[in-house]
Amino acid sequence: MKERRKTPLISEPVPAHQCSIDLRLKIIGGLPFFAGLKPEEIAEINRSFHEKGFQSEETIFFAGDPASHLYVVADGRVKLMRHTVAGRDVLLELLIPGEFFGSLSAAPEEEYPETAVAMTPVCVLSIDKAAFRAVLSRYPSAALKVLDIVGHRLQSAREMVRQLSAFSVEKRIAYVLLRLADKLGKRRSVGLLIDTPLSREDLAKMTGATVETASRVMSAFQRQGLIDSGRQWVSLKDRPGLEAIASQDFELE
Amino acid sequence: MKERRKTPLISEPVPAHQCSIDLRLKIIGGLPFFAGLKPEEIAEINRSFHEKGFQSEETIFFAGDPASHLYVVADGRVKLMRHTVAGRDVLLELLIPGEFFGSLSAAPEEEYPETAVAMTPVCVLSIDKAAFRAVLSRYPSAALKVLDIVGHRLQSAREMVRQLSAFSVEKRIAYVLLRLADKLGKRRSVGLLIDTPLSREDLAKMTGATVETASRVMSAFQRQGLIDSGRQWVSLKDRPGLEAIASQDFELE
DNA sequence: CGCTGCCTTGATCTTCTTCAAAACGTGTGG
DNA sequence: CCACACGTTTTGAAGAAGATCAAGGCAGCG
Repeated sequence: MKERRKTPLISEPVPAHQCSIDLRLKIIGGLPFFAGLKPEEIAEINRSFHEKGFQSEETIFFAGDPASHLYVVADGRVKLMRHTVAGRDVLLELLIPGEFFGSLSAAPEEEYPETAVAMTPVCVLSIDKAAFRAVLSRYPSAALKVLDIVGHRLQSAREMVRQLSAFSVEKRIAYVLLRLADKLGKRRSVGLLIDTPLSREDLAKMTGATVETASRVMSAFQRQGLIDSGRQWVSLKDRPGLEAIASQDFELE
Repeated sequence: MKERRKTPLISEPVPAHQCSIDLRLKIIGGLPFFAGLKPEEIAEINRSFHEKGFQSEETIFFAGDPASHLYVVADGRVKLMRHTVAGRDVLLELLIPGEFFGSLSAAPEEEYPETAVAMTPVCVLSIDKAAFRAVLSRYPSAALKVLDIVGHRLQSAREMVRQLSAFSVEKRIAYVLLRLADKLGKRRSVGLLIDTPLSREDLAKMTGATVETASRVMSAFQRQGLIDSGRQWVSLKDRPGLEAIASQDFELE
Protein backbone atom coordinates (compact mmCIF):
# COMPACT_ATOMS: atom_id res chain seq x y z
CA MET A 1 0.00 0.00 0.00
CA LYS A 2 2.80 2.34 0.88
CA GLU A 3 4.87 1.59 -2.19
CA ARG A 4 4.86 4.85 -4.02
CA ARG A 5 7.02 4.64 -7.10
CA LYS A 6 9.46 7.31 -8.10
CA THR A 7 8.45 10.12 -10.37
CA PRO A 8 7.06 8.92 -13.70
CA LEU A 9 7.75 12.33 -15.22
CA ILE A 10 10.48 12.35 -17.82
CA SER A 11 12.65 15.33 -17.12
CA GLU A 12 14.05 17.33 -20.00
CA PRO A 13 17.17 15.47 -21.12
CA VAL A 14 18.67 18.50 -22.86
CA PRO A 15 18.97 21.87 -21.12
CA ALA A 16 16.59 23.46 -23.58
CA HIS A 17 17.93 26.88 -22.86
CA GLN A 18 18.36 27.50 -26.51
CA CYS A 19 15.37 26.80 -28.66
CA SER A 20 16.32 24.95 -31.75
CA ILE A 21 15.61 26.83 -34.96
CA ASP A 22 13.11 24.36 -36.32
CA LEU A 23 11.25 24.26 -33.00
CA ARG A 24 10.93 28.00 -33.24
CA LEU A 25 9.54 27.94 -36.74
CA LYS A 26 7.18 25.13 -35.89
CA ILE A 27 5.82 26.99 -32.88
CA ILE A 28 5.25 30.30 -34.61
CA GLY A 29 3.74 28.67 -37.66
CA GLY A 30 1.48 26.59 -35.45
CA LEU A 31 0.24 29.44 -33.28
CA PRO A 32 -3.54 29.33 -33.37
CA PHE A 33 -3.85 33.01 -34.03
CA PHE A 34 -1.60 32.92 -37.04
CA ALA A 35 -3.41 30.03 -38.62
CA GLY A 36 -4.52 31.03 -42.08
CA LEU A 37 -1.73 33.49 -42.77
CA LYS A 38 0.49 32.98 -45.79
CA PRO A 39 3.91 31.40 -45.23
CA GLU A 40 5.76 34.56 -46.22
CA GLU A 41 3.64 36.58 -43.79
CA ILE A 42 4.51 34.15 -41.03
CA ALA A 43 8.17 34.31 -41.96
CA GLU A 44 8.05 38.05 -41.63
CA ILE A 45 6.30 37.96 -38.28
CA ASN A 46 8.86 35.41 -37.21
CA ARG A 47 11.59 38.00 -37.58
CA SER A 48 9.99 40.16 -34.87
CA PHE A 49 10.36 37.42 -32.28
CA HIS A 50 13.36 36.83 -30.08
CA GLU A 51 14.04 33.67 -28.17
CA LYS A 52 15.20 33.15 -24.65
CA GLY A 53 15.78 30.19 -22.35
CA PHE A 54 15.11 29.84 -18.63
CA GLN A 55 15.99 27.21 -16.08
CA SER A 56 13.45 25.54 -13.88
CA GLU A 57 12.20 27.92 -11.16
CA GLU A 58 13.75 30.91 -12.86
CA THR A 59 11.55 34.00 -13.07
CA ILE A 60 10.74 35.31 -16.54
CA PHE A 61 9.32 38.58 -15.24
CA PHE A 62 7.97 39.87 -11.94
CA ALA A 63 4.60 41.35 -11.22
CA GLY A 64 5.19 45.08 -11.17
CA ASP A 65 7.94 45.09 -13.78
CA PRO A 66 7.26 47.48 -16.66
CA ALA A 67 5.28 45.50 -19.21
CA SER A 68 7.03 45.62 -22.52
CA HIS A 69 6.71 42.26 -24.23
CA LEU A 70 4.39 39.51 -25.15
CA TYR A 71 5.75 35.99 -24.73
CA VAL A 72 4.92 32.69 -26.31
CA VAL A 73 5.90 29.41 -24.69
CA ALA A 74 7.93 27.40 -27.19
CA ASP A 75 8.94 24.57 -24.87
CA GLY A 76 8.40 23.66 -21.23
CA ARG A 77 5.87 24.84 -18.64
CA VAL A 78 5.33 28.35 -17.35
CA LYS A 79 3.22 29.38 -14.36
CA LEU A 80 1.58 32.76 -13.81
CA MET A 81 1.24 33.90 -10.21
CA ARG A 82 0.05 36.81 -8.11
CA HIS A 83 1.53 37.52 -4.72
CA THR A 84 0.51 38.81 -1.33
CA VAL A 85 2.93 39.88 1.36
CA ALA A 86 1.64 37.15 3.63
CA GLY A 87 3.10 34.70 1.14
CA ARG A 88 -0.28 33.37 0.21
CA ASP A 89 0.49 33.38 -3.49
CA VAL A 90 -2.01 32.42 -6.13
CA LEU A 91 -1.21 30.30 -9.15
CA LEU A 92 -3.50 31.57 -11.88
CA GLU A 93 -2.46 29.75 -14.96
CA LEU A 94 -0.18 26.94 -16.06
CA LEU A 95 0.94 27.43 -19.65
CA ILE A 96 2.16 24.97 -22.24
CA PRO A 97 3.85 25.41 -25.62
CA GLY A 98 1.81 27.54 -27.98
CA GLU A 99 0.21 29.66 -25.25
CA PHE A 100 1.05 33.31 -24.72
CA PHE A 101 1.47 35.53 -21.70
CA GLY A 102 2.75 38.97 -20.81
CA SER A 103 1.56 42.25 -22.17
CA LEU A 104 -1.12 42.71 -24.77
CA SER A 105 -2.45 46.03 -23.75
CA ALA A 106 -2.13 49.36 -25.50
CA ALA A 107 -1.16 51.47 -22.50
CA PRO A 108 2.55 52.14 -22.82
CA GLU A 109 3.43 52.61 -19.13
CA GLU A 110 1.88 49.50 -17.75
CA GLU A 111 3.17 46.87 -15.38
CA TYR A 112 2.83 43.11 -15.56
CA PRO A 113 0.08 42.13 -13.14
CA GLU A 114 1.54 38.65 -12.70
CA THR A 115 4.86 37.00 -12.15
CA ALA A 116 5.84 34.40 -14.76
CA VAL A 117 8.02 31.53 -13.57
CA ALA A 118 9.49 28.58 -15.45
CA MET A 119 8.25 25.30 -13.95
CA THR A 120 10.66 23.29 -16.08
CA PRO A 121 13.51 24.28 -18.37
CA VAL A 122 11.72 26.60 -20.73
CA CYS A 123 12.16 28.27 -24.07
CA VAL A 124 10.07 31.35 -24.79
CA LEU A 125 9.71 33.62 -27.79
CA SER A 126 9.13 37.29 -27.10
CA ILE A 127 7.89 40.16 -29.19
CA ASP A 128 7.62 43.83 -28.37
CA LYS A 129 4.03 44.55 -27.44
CA ALA A 130 3.70 47.39 -29.94
CA ALA A 131 5.01 45.12 -32.69
CA PHE A 132 2.49 42.48 -31.72
CA ARG A 133 -0.35 44.95 -31.77
CA ALA A 134 0.79 46.09 -35.18
CA VAL A 135 0.56 42.50 -36.39
CA LEU A 136 -2.92 42.17 -34.91
CA SER A 137 -4.14 45.32 -36.53
CA ARG A 138 -2.80 44.19 -39.88
CA TYR A 139 -4.38 40.74 -39.60
CA PRO A 140 -7.85 41.08 -38.09
CA SER A 141 -8.38 37.33 -38.10
CA ALA A 142 -5.43 37.02 -35.73
CA ALA A 143 -6.87 39.73 -33.51
CA LEU A 144 -10.16 37.87 -33.28
CA LYS A 145 -8.40 34.64 -32.39
CA VAL A 146 -6.47 36.37 -29.65
CA LEU A 147 -9.73 37.88 -28.45
CA ASP A 148 -11.25 34.40 -28.26
CA ILE A 149 -8.35 33.11 -26.21
CA VAL A 150 -8.48 36.01 -23.79
CA GLY A 151 -12.25 35.52 -23.59
CA HIS A 152 -11.70 31.90 -22.62
CA ARG A 153 -9.25 32.85 -19.94
CA LEU A 154 -11.78 35.32 -18.60
CA GLN A 155 -14.36 32.57 -18.41
CA SER A 156 -11.99 30.31 -16.60
CA ALA A 157 -10.99 33.01 -14.11
CA ARG A 158 -14.66 33.68 -13.42
CA GLU A 159 -15.29 30.00 -12.92
CA MET A 160 -12.53 30.01 -10.35
CA VAL A 161 -14.18 32.98 -8.61
CA ARG A 162 -17.40 31.03 -8.48
CA GLN A 163 -15.71 27.99 -7.04
CA LEU A 164 -13.80 29.94 -4.43
CA SER A 165 -17.05 31.59 -3.41
CA ALA A 166 -19.16 28.51 -3.20
CA PHE A 167 -17.25 25.22 -3.00
CA SER A 168 -15.13 23.31 -0.53
CA VAL A 169 -11.40 22.79 -0.96
CA GLU A 170 -12.05 19.14 -1.75
CA LYS A 171 -14.24 20.04 -4.71
CA ARG A 172 -11.88 22.70 -5.95
CA ILE A 173 -8.95 20.32 -5.90
CA ALA A 174 -10.93 17.66 -7.72
CA TYR A 175 -11.88 20.26 -10.31
CA VAL A 176 -8.32 21.49 -10.78
CA LEU A 177 -7.00 17.95 -11.15
CA LEU A 178 -9.54 17.30 -13.87
CA ARG A 179 -8.68 20.50 -15.74
CA LEU A 180 -4.96 19.73 -15.48
CA ALA A 181 -5.55 16.23 -16.77
CA ASP A 182 -7.51 17.65 -19.71
CA LYS A 183 -4.64 19.92 -20.54
CA LEU A 184 -1.60 17.87 -19.58
CA GLY A 185 -2.88 14.33 -19.27
CA LYS A 186 -0.82 11.47 -20.66
CA ARG A 187 -2.22 7.94 -20.81
CA ARG A 188 -0.18 5.60 -18.66
CA SER A 189 -0.64 2.01 -17.59
CA VAL A 190 -2.24 3.20 -14.36
CA GLY A 191 -4.32 6.19 -15.26
CA LEU A 192 -3.84 9.66 -16.62
CA LEU A 193 -0.55 11.20 -15.63
CA ILE A 194 -0.45 14.98 -15.28
CA ASP A 195 2.62 15.74 -17.30
CA THR A 196 4.28 18.48 -15.29
CA PRO A 197 6.03 18.73 -11.94
CA LEU A 198 3.24 19.56 -9.51
CA SER A 199 3.77 19.91 -5.78
CA ARG A 200 1.19 20.07 -3.00
CA GLU A 201 2.09 23.70 -2.71
CA ASP A 202 1.31 24.34 -6.38
CA LEU A 203 -2.03 22.66 -5.92
CA ALA A 204 -2.72 24.72 -2.81
CA LYS A 205 -1.89 27.93 -4.65
CA MET A 206 -4.18 26.95 -7.49
CA THR A 207 -7.13 26.35 -5.18
CA GLY A 208 -6.82 28.98 -2.49
CA ALA A 209 -5.90 26.47 0.18
CA THR A 210 -2.90 25.81 2.41
CA VAL A 211 -0.31 23.14 1.74
CA GLU A 212 -1.58 21.14 4.71
CA THR A 213 -5.17 21.13 3.57
CA ALA A 214 -4.16 20.25 0.02
CA SER A 215 -2.09 17.38 1.36
CA ARG A 216 -4.95 16.07 3.50
CA VAL A 217 -7.33 16.14 0.54
CA MET A 218 -4.83 14.42 -1.72
CA SER A 219 -4.21 11.74 0.88
CA ALA A 220 -7.93 11.14 1.12
CA PHE A 221 -8.23 10.90 -2.67
CA GLN A 222 -5.39 8.42 -2.68
CA ARG A 223 -6.99 6.33 0.06
CA GLN A 224 -10.19 6.26 -1.99
CA GLY A 225 -8.26 5.05 -5.03
CA LEU A 226 -9.10 8.15 -7.05
CA ILE A 227 -5.53 9.15 -7.73
CA ASP A 228 -1.97 8.00 -7.45
CA SER A 229 0.58 10.53 -6.43
CA GLY A 230 4.07 11.09 -5.16
CA ARG A 231 6.62 13.82 -4.84
CA GLN A 232 5.72 16.43 -7.44
CA TRP A 233 3.53 14.24 -9.57
CA VAL A 234 -0.11 13.18 -9.78
CA SER A 235 -1.92 10.62 -11.88
CA LEU A 236 -5.70 10.17 -12.09
CA LYS A 237 -6.91 6.62 -11.58
CA ASP A 238 -10.66 7.22 -11.41
CA ARG A 239 -11.77 10.16 -13.49
CA PRO A 240 -15.51 9.58 -13.07
CA GLY A 241 -14.99 9.40 -9.32
CA LEU A 242 -13.29 12.76 -9.29
CA GLU A 243 -15.94 14.20 -11.54
CA ALA A 244 -18.57 13.05 -9.10
CA ILE A 245 -16.81 14.87 -6.29
CA ALA A 246 -16.22 18.02 -8.32
CA SER A 247 -19.80 18.32 -9.42
CA GLN A 248 -21.85 16.72 -6.69
CA ASP A 249 -24.53 19.13 -5.56
CA PHE A 250 -24.53 21.10 -8.80
CA GLU A 251 -25.08 20.02 -12.34
CA LEU A 252 -23.82 22.36 -15.04
CA GLU A 253 -20.21 22.93 -16.04
CA MET B 1 -26.97 58.00 15.96
CA LYS B 2 -29.68 55.74 14.70
CA GLU B 3 -31.12 58.30 12.32
CA ARG B 4 -30.52 56.68 8.97
CA ARG B 5 -32.01 58.78 6.24
CA LYS B 6 -34.04 57.36 3.42
CA THR B 7 -32.47 56.30 0.20
CA PRO B 8 -30.50 59.07 -1.48
CA LEU B 9 -30.71 57.25 -4.79
CA ILE B 10 -32.84 58.94 -7.38
CA SER B 11 -34.94 56.30 -8.99
CA GLU B 12 -35.60 56.45 -12.69
CA PRO B 13 -38.51 58.87 -13.11
CA VAL B 14 -39.45 57.56 -16.54
CA PRO B 15 -39.96 53.84 -17.21
CA ALA B 16 -37.03 53.83 -19.63
CA HIS B 17 -38.26 50.70 -21.33
CA GLN B 18 -37.90 52.33 -24.65
CA CYS B 19 -34.58 53.94 -25.35
CA SER B 20 -34.99 57.33 -26.85
CA ILE B 21 -33.54 57.62 -30.33
CA ASP B 22 -30.96 60.23 -29.45
CA LEU B 23 -29.85 58.22 -26.41
CA ARG B 24 -29.26 55.35 -28.74
CA LEU B 25 -27.19 57.35 -31.17
CA LYS B 26 -25.23 58.95 -28.37
CA ILE B 27 -24.40 55.58 -26.85
CA ILE B 28 -23.28 53.92 -30.04
CA GLY B 29 -21.29 56.90 -31.17
CA GLY B 30 -19.68 57.14 -27.75
CA LEU B 31 -18.72 53.50 -27.48
CA PRO B 32 -15.02 53.38 -26.72
CA PHE B 33 -14.35 50.77 -29.35
CA PHE B 34 -15.96 52.78 -32.11
CA ALA B 35 -14.05 55.93 -31.26
CA GLY B 36 -12.22 57.09 -34.35
CA LEU B 37 -14.65 55.69 -36.89
CA LYS B 38 -16.24 58.04 -39.39
CA PRO B 39 -19.80 59.20 -38.70
CA GLU B 40 -21.19 57.34 -41.69
CA GLU B 41 -19.48 54.17 -40.58
CA ILE B 42 -21.05 54.55 -37.15
CA ALA B 43 -24.42 55.22 -38.73
CA GLU B 44 -24.13 51.98 -40.64
CA ILE B 45 -23.08 49.97 -37.61
CA ASN B 46 -25.97 51.57 -35.79
CA ARG B 47 -28.39 49.88 -38.16
CA SER B 48 -27.24 46.45 -36.99
CA PHE B 49 -28.30 47.15 -33.42
CA HIS B 50 -31.70 46.51 -31.95
CA GLU B 51 -32.96 48.01 -28.76
CA LYS B 52 -34.83 46.43 -25.91
CA GLY B 53 -36.04 47.53 -22.49
CA PHE B 54 -36.16 45.59 -19.23
CA GLN B 55 -37.69 46.28 -15.87
CA SER B 56 -35.78 46.16 -12.65
CA GLU B 57 -34.96 42.56 -11.65
CA GLU B 58 -35.94 41.25 -15.07
CA THR B 59 -33.56 38.73 -16.60
CA ILE B 60 -31.98 39.64 -19.93
CA PHE B 61 -30.64 36.15 -20.53
CA PHE B 62 -29.91 33.08 -18.45
CA ALA B 63 -26.65 31.22 -18.06
CA GLY B 64 -27.01 28.24 -20.37
CA ASP B 65 -29.17 29.96 -22.96
CA PRO B 66 -27.76 29.67 -26.47
CA ALA B 67 -25.44 32.63 -26.90
CA SER B 68 -26.48 34.59 -29.93
CA HIS B 69 -26.03 38.28 -29.23
CA LEU B 70 -23.74 40.87 -27.86
CA TYR B 71 -25.39 43.55 -25.75
CA VAL B 72 -24.47 47.09 -24.88
CA VAL B 73 -25.97 48.85 -21.88
CA ALA B 74 -27.58 52.08 -23.06
CA ASP B 75 -29.22 53.07 -19.80
CA GLY B 76 -29.46 51.62 -16.30
CA ARG B 77 -27.44 49.00 -14.46
CA VAL B 78 -26.97 45.36 -15.40
CA LYS B 79 -25.45 42.64 -13.23
CA LEU B 80 -23.75 39.47 -14.46
CA MET B 81 -24.07 36.42 -12.24
CA ARG B 82 -23.15 32.75 -12.06
CA HIS B 83 -25.22 30.29 -10.11
CA THR B 84 -24.80 27.19 -8.01
CA VAL B 85 -27.60 24.89 -7.01
CA ALA B 86 -27.01 25.70 -3.37
CA GLY B 87 -28.12 29.22 -4.19
CA ARG B 88 -24.71 30.64 -3.46
CA ASP B 89 -24.72 32.84 -6.50
CA VAL B 90 -21.80 34.98 -7.50
CA LEU B 91 -22.12 38.52 -8.79
CA LEU B 92 -19.25 38.94 -11.22
CA GLU B 93 -19.76 42.29 -12.79
CA LEU B 94 -21.93 45.36 -12.45
CA LEU B 95 -22.26 47.14 -15.77
CA ILE B 96 -23.09 50.73 -16.60
CA PRO B 97 -24.03 52.48 -19.85
CA GLY B 98 -21.42 52.01 -22.56
CA GLU B 99 -20.28 48.59 -21.34
CA PHE B 100 -20.97 45.41 -23.23
CA PHE B 101 -21.85 41.86 -22.24
CA GLY B 102 -23.07 38.64 -23.81
CA SER B 103 -21.42 36.73 -26.57
CA LEU B 104 -18.24 37.70 -28.34
CA SER B 105 -16.93 34.33 -29.24
CA ALA B 106 -16.64 32.70 -32.61
CA ALA B 107 -18.09 29.31 -31.72
CA PRO B 108 -21.61 29.20 -33.08
CA GLU B 109 -23.17 26.73 -30.66
CA GLU B 110 -22.15 28.32 -27.44
CA GLU B 111 -24.06 29.13 -24.29
CA TYR B 112 -23.94 32.23 -22.14
CA PRO B 113 -21.81 31.41 -19.15
CA GLU B 114 -23.54 34.07 -17.04
CA THR B 115 -27.00 35.30 -16.29
CA ALA B 116 -27.61 38.99 -17.02
CA VAL B 117 -30.16 40.76 -14.84
CA ALA B 118 -31.40 44.35 -14.86
CA MET B 119 -30.70 46.03 -11.51
CA THR B 120 -32.74 49.07 -12.50
CA PRO B 121 -35.00 49.81 -15.44
CA VAL B 122 -32.62 49.19 -18.30
CA CYS B 123 -32.27 49.84 -21.98
CA VAL B 124 -29.89 47.62 -23.93
CA LEU B 125 -28.80 47.52 -27.55
CA SER B 126 -28.15 44.14 -29.06
CA ILE B 127 -26.33 42.94 -32.12
CA ASP B 128 -25.98 39.50 -33.57
CA LYS B 129 -22.62 38.12 -32.55
CA ALA B 130 -21.60 37.28 -36.10
CA ALA B 131 -22.46 40.81 -37.19
CA PHE B 132 -20.38 42.21 -34.37
CA ARG B 133 -17.44 40.05 -35.28
CA ALA B 134 -17.77 41.22 -38.86
CA VAL B 135 -17.56 44.80 -37.67
CA LEU B 136 -14.47 43.98 -35.61
CA SER B 137 -12.76 42.31 -38.48
CA ARG B 138 -13.47 45.27 -40.72
CA TYR B 139 -12.21 47.80 -38.15
CA PRO B 140 -9.10 46.39 -36.47
CA SER B 141 -8.83 49.39 -34.17
CA ALA B 142 -12.20 48.45 -32.72
CA ALA B 143 -11.06 44.86 -32.29
CA LEU B 144 -8.01 45.99 -30.36
CA LYS B 145 -10.12 48.19 -28.10
CA VAL B 146 -12.45 45.32 -27.37
CA LEU B 147 -9.41 43.17 -26.67
CA ASP B 148 -8.18 45.76 -24.17
CA ILE B 149 -11.51 45.80 -22.38
CA VAL B 150 -11.68 42.03 -22.16
CA GLY B 151 -8.08 42.06 -20.97
CA HIS B 152 -9.04 44.43 -18.19
CA ARG B 153 -11.91 42.25 -17.13
CA LEU B 154 -9.56 39.31 -17.03
CA GLN B 155 -7.24 41.25 -14.75
CA SER B 156 -10.07 42.18 -12.47
CA ALA B 157 -11.39 38.61 -12.31
CA ARG B 158 -7.90 37.40 -11.44
CA GLU B 159 -7.59 40.03 -8.75
CA MET B 160 -10.83 38.70 -7.29
CA VAL B 161 -9.37 35.18 -7.34
CA ARG B 162 -6.38 36.45 -5.44
CA GLN B 163 -8.53 38.16 -2.87
CA LEU B 164 -10.79 35.18 -2.35
CA SER B 165 -7.71 33.02 -1.88
CA ALA B 166 -5.91 35.26 0.54
CA PHE B 167 -8.01 37.90 2.25
CA SER B 168 -10.72 38.13 4.89
CA VAL B 169 -14.29 39.07 4.10
CA GLU B 170 -13.73 42.44 5.74
CA LYS B 171 -10.92 43.28 3.32
CA ARG B 172 -12.81 42.03 0.33
CA ILE B 173 -15.83 44.13 1.16
CA ALA B 174 -13.68 47.22 1.72
CA TYR B 175 -12.08 46.56 -1.66
CA VAL B 176 -15.38 46.10 -3.46
CA LEU B 177 -16.82 49.26 -1.95
CA LEU B 178 -13.81 51.20 -3.19
CA ARG B 179 -14.07 49.78 -6.70
CA LEU B 180 -17.80 50.49 -6.81
CA ALA B 181 -17.19 54.03 -5.63
CA ASP B 182 -14.60 54.47 -8.39
CA LYS B 183 -17.09 53.33 -10.95
CA LEU B 184 -20.38 54.64 -9.61
CA GLY B 185 -19.41 57.23 -7.02
CA LYS B 186 -21.33 60.51 -6.85
CA ARG B 187 -20.13 63.33 -4.62
CA ARG B 188 -22.69 64.10 -1.94
CA SER B 189 -22.68 66.36 1.09
CA VAL B 190 -21.70 63.39 3.22
CA GLY B 191 -19.30 61.33 1.18
CA LEU B 192 -19.28 59.38 -2.02
CA LEU B 193 -22.61 57.80 -2.80
CA ILE B 194 -22.54 54.55 -4.76
CA ASP B 195 -25.10 55.31 -7.41
CA THR B 196 -26.98 52.05 -7.76
CA PRO B 197 -29.32 50.02 -5.62
CA LEU B 198 -27.04 47.73 -3.65
CA SER B 199 -28.29 45.29 -1.03
CA ARG B 200 -26.32 43.37 1.56
CA GLU B 201 -27.06 40.34 -0.51
CA ASP B 202 -25.50 41.90 -3.62
CA LEU B 203 -22.43 42.75 -1.60
CA ALA B 204 -22.29 39.22 -0.23
CA LYS B 205 -22.52 37.76 -3.73
CA MET B 206 -19.77 40.05 -4.92
CA THR B 207 -17.38 38.97 -2.18
CA GLY B 208 -18.08 35.28 -1.67
CA ALA B 209 -19.68 35.82 1.72
CA THR B 210 -23.11 35.27 3.25
CA VAL B 211 -25.66 38.02 3.78
CA GLU B 212 -25.16 37.81 7.53
CA THR B 213 -21.41 38.20 7.36
CA ALA B 214 -21.71 41.06 4.90
CA SER B 215 -24.19 42.74 7.22
CA ARG B 216 -21.91 42.36 10.23
CA VAL B 217 -18.99 43.85 8.35
CA MET B 218 -21.07 46.74 7.09
CA SER B 219 -22.37 47.43 10.57
CA ALA B 220 -18.83 47.51 11.87
CA PHE B 221 -17.77 49.89 9.09
CA GLN B 222 -20.69 52.11 9.97
CA ARG B 223 -19.81 52.10 13.66
CA GLN B 224 -16.28 53.12 12.74
CA GLY B 225 -17.61 56.00 10.68
CA LEU B 226 -16.19 54.63 7.45
CA ILE B 227 -19.47 54.47 5.60
CA ASP B 228 -23.06 55.49 5.79
CA SER B 229 -25.62 53.03 4.59
CA GLY B 230 -29.24 52.07 4.58
CA ARG B 231 -31.61 49.85 2.73
CA GLN B 232 -30.05 49.21 -0.66
CA TRP B 233 -27.61 52.06 -0.62
CA VAL B 234 -24.09 52.81 0.55
CA SER B 235 -22.06 55.98 0.76
CA LEU B 236 -18.36 56.19 1.61
CA LYS B 237 -17.49 58.67 4.35
CA ASP B 238 -13.83 57.81 4.87
CA ARG B 239 -12.15 56.57 1.75
CA PRO B 240 -8.63 56.52 3.19
CA GLY B 241 -9.90 54.54 6.12
CA LEU B 242 -11.37 51.92 3.82
CA GLU B 243 -8.24 51.88 1.74
CA ALA B 244 -6.23 51.20 4.88
CA ILE B 245 -8.42 48.19 5.65
CA ALA B 246 -8.38 46.90 2.09
CA SER B 247 -4.63 47.04 1.80
CA GLN B 248 -3.29 46.61 5.29
CA ASP B 249 -0.75 43.81 5.35
CA PHE B 250 0.05 44.14 1.69
CA GLU B 251 1.22 47.07 -0.34
CA LEU B 252 0.63 46.86 -4.08
CA GLU B 253 -2.67 47.33 -5.87
C1' DC C 1 24.68 8.04 4.39
C1' DG C 2 23.08 11.95 5.80
C1' DC C 3 21.09 16.38 4.19
C1' DT C 4 17.45 19.11 2.25
C1' DG C 5 13.08 19.79 0.79
C1' DC C 6 8.60 17.67 0.11
C1' DC C 7 4.88 15.53 2.17
C1' DT C 8 2.02 13.91 6.05
C1' DT C 9 -0.50 13.93 10.31
C1' DG C 10 -2.22 15.66 14.71
C1' DA C 11 -4.10 19.28 17.88
C1' DT C 12 -5.78 23.69 18.49
C1' DC C 13 -7.77 28.03 17.16
C1' DT C 14 -10.04 31.36 14.10
C1' DT C 15 -13.15 32.81 10.75
C1' DC C 16 -17.12 32.33 8.69
C1' DT C 17 -21.39 29.80 8.00
C1' DT C 18 -25.75 28.27 9.57
C1' DC C 19 -29.90 28.60 12.03
C1' DA C 20 -33.06 31.46 14.36
C1' DA C 21 -35.50 35.50 15.47
C1' DA C 22 -36.28 40.17 15.96
C1' DA C 23 -36.19 45.11 14.23
C1' DC C 24 -36.49 48.20 10.72
C1' DG C 25 -37.82 50.79 6.14
C1' DT C 26 -40.52 51.24 2.36
C1' DG C 27 -44.31 51.41 -0.39
C1' DT C 28 -49.20 50.08 -0.39
C1' DG C 29 -53.94 49.93 0.43
C1' DG C 30 -57.31 51.36 3.38
C1' DC D 1 -52.36 60.07 6.06
C1' DC D 2 -51.78 56.15 8.80
C1' DA D 3 -51.03 51.44 9.55
C1' DC D 4 -49.97 47.16 7.90
C1' DA D 5 -47.12 43.80 5.43
C1' DC D 6 -43.16 42.43 3.18
C1' DG D 7 -38.51 42.27 2.19
C1' DT D 8 -34.14 43.84 3.99
C1' DT D 9 -31.11 44.22 7.65
C1' DT D 10 -29.42 43.17 12.13
C1' DT D 11 -27.90 40.40 15.97
C1' DG D 12 -27.07 36.21 18.66
C1' DA D 13 -25.55 31.50 19.47
C1' DA D 14 -23.81 27.21 17.88
C1' DG D 15 -21.28 24.61 14.56
C1' DA D 16 -18.00 23.46 10.76
C1' DA D 17 -14.39 24.10 7.48
C1' DG D 18 -10.06 25.25 7.08
C1' DA D 19 -5.80 27.79 8.94
C1' DT D 20 -2.14 27.64 11.94
C1' DC D 21 1.30 25.62 14.81
C1' DA D 22 4.19 21.76 15.53
C1' DA D 23 6.46 17.40 14.67
C1' DG D 24 7.85 13.62 12.07
C1' DG D 25 8.60 10.78 7.88
C1' DC D 26 10.19 9.92 3.32
C1' DA D 27 12.47 10.61 -1.26
C1' DG D 28 16.07 11.79 -3.93
C1' DC D 29 20.71 13.66 -4.22
C1' DG D 30 25.37 14.94 -3.28
